[in-house]
Amino acid sequence: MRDPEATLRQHQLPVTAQRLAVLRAVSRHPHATADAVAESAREEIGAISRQSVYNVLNVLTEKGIIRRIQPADSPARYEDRVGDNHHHLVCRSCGKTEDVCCAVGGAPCLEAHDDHGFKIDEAEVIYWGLCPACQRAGADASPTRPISPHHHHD
Amino acid sequence: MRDPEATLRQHQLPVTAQRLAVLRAVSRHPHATADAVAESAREEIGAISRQSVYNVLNVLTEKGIIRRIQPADSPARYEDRVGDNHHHLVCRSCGKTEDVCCAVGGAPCLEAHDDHGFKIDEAEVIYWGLCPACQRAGADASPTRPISPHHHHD
DNA sequence: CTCCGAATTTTGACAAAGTCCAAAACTGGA
DNA sequence: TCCAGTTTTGGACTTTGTCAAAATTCGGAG
Repeated sequence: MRDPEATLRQHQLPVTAQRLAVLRAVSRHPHATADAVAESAREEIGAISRQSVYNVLNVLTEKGIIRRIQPADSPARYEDRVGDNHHHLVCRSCGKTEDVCCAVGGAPCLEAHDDHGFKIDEAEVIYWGLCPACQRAGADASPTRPISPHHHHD
Repeated sequence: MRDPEATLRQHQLPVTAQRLAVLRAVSRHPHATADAVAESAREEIGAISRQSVYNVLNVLTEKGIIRRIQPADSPARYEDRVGDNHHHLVCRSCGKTEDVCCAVGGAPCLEAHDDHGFKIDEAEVIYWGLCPACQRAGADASPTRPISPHHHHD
């Protein structure tokens, strides 16, 4: 993120130490959880309450300054990179998350065959798999998150 | 589901009243939450513990008899329909969920442009929008689930 | 038919991730 | 400087789900 302070002001948000710290933490650690953001923010400004971290993450998300992603079996994660319709690749074993650009182009994957009358505004894609490290580790070493049981291909 | 009892036996699962009730509940109410399944199962057999509902849902999911889906801001939901690689359409306002067949064909949407070395085994797609009823209601009438704050288009 | 042992179910405590709320601390403008 | 509106904080609370141990049930052996 170029200038966190300017970004906040652009969105009519009073600049506070907490907001800056949270915004910078998200910027430094893409896909971090609220907890990780809190930790990182504390390293920067010494202390910040859990509630403030959530407050700030929520307001930043509402304003579209950051994006929240919520993969199954994982607490919400936040990222800096917004407005470019990218998707995610998540490791079933350790939760490691990578960005991947839309597989089908600009945003055509936004079209379902039958929309059931819904007004669709977003197509969210998550690729599930095993990251290189977990593949090497046999996918069993220190699994932060167990292999999702709902997956199978008969 | 054709024959819940036979299905259980096929998967080496002893047939119990609880398992039948849960399986039938999922069958009758696609995309129901664990809570809804419990309610429905209770209507059928009078009583079942919360833990048993989870036990059964978990074992059925592991066996691939049902599928678990976990949209953001919603408890897990379960469905009968497995093995056909379909996706979901979820209402941001009320949580209503519909099945949609894979937008790109058999399973080609399983291919990300850059897999970052991951071994991908599933591409999960969720279309977010407003269901017909919530569109009519102005998307503000009795929202079971508030509009997800992380969504916006400036 | 009765009893045993394993699997299942129940009960109740516990855990993680967030939210709600009221009080305290700031902030910036007049 | 002081006020009014925001922010931040701390703590209780909620939701969704899991853990562990006790109780129950079930099918087969005797």
